[in-house]
Amino acid sequence: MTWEERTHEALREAGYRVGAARRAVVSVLAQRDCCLTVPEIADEVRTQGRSVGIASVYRVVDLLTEKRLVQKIDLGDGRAHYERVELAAEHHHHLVCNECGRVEPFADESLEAALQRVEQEAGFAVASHDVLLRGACDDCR
Amino acid sequence: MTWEERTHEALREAGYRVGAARRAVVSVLAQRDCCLTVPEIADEVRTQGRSVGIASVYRVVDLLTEKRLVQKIDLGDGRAHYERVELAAEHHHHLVCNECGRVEPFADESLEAALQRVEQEAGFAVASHDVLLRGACDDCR
DNA sequence: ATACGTGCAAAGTATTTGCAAACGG
DNA sequence: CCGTTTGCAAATACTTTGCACGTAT
Repeated sequence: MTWEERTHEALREAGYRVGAARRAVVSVLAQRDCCLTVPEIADEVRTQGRSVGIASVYRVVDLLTEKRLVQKIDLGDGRAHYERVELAAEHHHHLVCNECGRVEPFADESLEAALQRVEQEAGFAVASHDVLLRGACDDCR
Repeated sequence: MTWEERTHEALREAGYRVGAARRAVVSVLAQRDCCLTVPEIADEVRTQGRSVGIASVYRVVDLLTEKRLVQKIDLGDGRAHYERVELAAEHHHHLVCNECGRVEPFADESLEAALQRVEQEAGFAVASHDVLLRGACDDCR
């Protein structure tokens, strides 16, 4: 089952209808797995010949984030980015190039282990974590 | 030497003048070491009886960030936060409460070690990193 | 004196909200 | 049908920019 199918199903099961905006946004997120901003998603929908109100895109990504079908990612540029969550996918973080803005995902077991340790010792009940590495990518270095 | 003194000196040495806006913003950042947003800094300046244009505050924090006298911090709420950088201070990260927004700093050696390892293996020339833990604080849990 | 610094106002961008019309099941 | 979803427009918030005036050195 694809992420798109799983998403439609999850929404229906939760009692949500799958209207034009939800279908269009889910379709775009299914095709592009990199970090997409809301304006980017709306543009992409329109590029595909469909139309959508920007407010609806905000509402859809909020809903999908709440249902843990997509993940909200903050790259420190003042815009929220979203990417779909694959069931089997490994947990990952991001490298951002300060020069060209290029974004690359990475995953590291020992980092996750260290984070888990910190989270247990923290006074907070930690629910999630984000790690962002910034620097210069191959091309810009 | 206090951070405020060091900052004035660093600016002068770099050929910058210390005018009203820079003095006021530096003074506020010197007093409050938590994460301050630009609007918060401007309000605080005004609370102290001085006045400052919001645009100047943006320009000052940008300059201070560039000179590494303050650190820009992204807490994922769509606003940039700034805090002063103490020479002797340990490198730290933040815990954010999803309920009340409370922010607490934390530091962990083994986490830093794990990060350092990842940064060396990364394809990027990593210059800095950010870690954000989210969850529920004592009060909200 | 004069180049740099500052404040104001306007513009730009991301995001949220109210509401009436459209529509999915 | 009928409550949910959607699009539009307006509102909000943060940030940036242009420009004329003020000021630190």
